Amino acid sequence: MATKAQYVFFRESLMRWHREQNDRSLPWKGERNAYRIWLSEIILQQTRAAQGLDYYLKFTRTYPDIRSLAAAPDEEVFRLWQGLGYYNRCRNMLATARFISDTYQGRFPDTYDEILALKGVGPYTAAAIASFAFDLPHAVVDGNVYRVLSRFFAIETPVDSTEGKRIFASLAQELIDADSPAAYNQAIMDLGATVCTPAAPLCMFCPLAERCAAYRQNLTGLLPVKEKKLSVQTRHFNYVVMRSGDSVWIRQRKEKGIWQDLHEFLLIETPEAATLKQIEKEIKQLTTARVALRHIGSLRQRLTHQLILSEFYEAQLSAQLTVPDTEGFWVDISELQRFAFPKTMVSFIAAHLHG
DNA sequence: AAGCCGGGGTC
DNA sequence: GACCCAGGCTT
Repeated sequence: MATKAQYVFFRESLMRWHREQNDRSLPWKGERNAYRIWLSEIILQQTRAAQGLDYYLKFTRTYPDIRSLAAAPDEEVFRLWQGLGYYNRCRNMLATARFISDTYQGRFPDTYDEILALKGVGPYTAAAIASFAFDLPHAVVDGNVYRVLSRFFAIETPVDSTEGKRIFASLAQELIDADSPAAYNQAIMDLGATVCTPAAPLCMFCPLAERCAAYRQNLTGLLPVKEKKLSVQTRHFNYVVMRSGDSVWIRQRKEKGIWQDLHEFLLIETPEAATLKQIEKEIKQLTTARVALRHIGSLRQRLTHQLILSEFYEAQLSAQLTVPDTEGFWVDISELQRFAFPKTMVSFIAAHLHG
């Protein structure tokens, strides 16, 4: 059972360790500007610091304040976000930038409840902004915190259960150093990221090891507990790259689901792997024009929850035919760079479409 | 409460 | 190949 003394040990040892680390190697650490903190937190949701770093630099350079982001065209912002994934974040980020520009006259809200109400901002991000920008005593609970707390206190409640979320949020809030919320939040996440790592944690260098329940009972490999296991769905995409001279036909994915708002070529999804003949048959349903397909490549893309097997076909057309029931359009190949595509599509375009 | 949403690093 | 990442939204 956790005692008050353990809470004090945890808090004070963690803060002492953090003071001695003196780690300020990432540009958003120590940042006080709410806009830049918000931007970094959105970019870093479910994203490693190393992966988000270049995007953070691009966005802060291109949009130095929230009004400049709010004023930017959707397509330009999505193009800047291209390759980072979870594109809902980008859409919500834009909506929030415009909301703050319009409703708060560009001034970032400075209360926890107002921050939490913003689109794309949940409990974690609200606590991060509130503490880092405004010194408000709200404890962050992210993957790092689940790991550190579940191990130190040997909590076996699944972190992805409703009860687990409640327990860890409550515990984190009990532990926070209310005199230095920003430093405390930074400290616990740094510890999780550098010492209390998912696999092979560096317990020999951990300031909490001496009273860590998981370390003492050899349970670090079993904690934290997660109850949901993800299922990976296999999908078969058949892309038809319709070309006419130097132009190519693309469309924006408006339907809910993967890659919403990004662009793509004519897509025919089939329940199983399809042959060239089958795809040609599908094309015949769309147009009376004679379309000859040529297979030009394959792509295997492994995502967290889907395995996407793509086949690419090229169709050379004599005229820019219109595809019924779609909102696609023809664009010069040299202009493709203005539009955001899924990451693997960008590689494919670079390899196969040179005008 | 459960499902969905990208891309990449690590072991 | 499995797991995870400075989570949040939708249904």
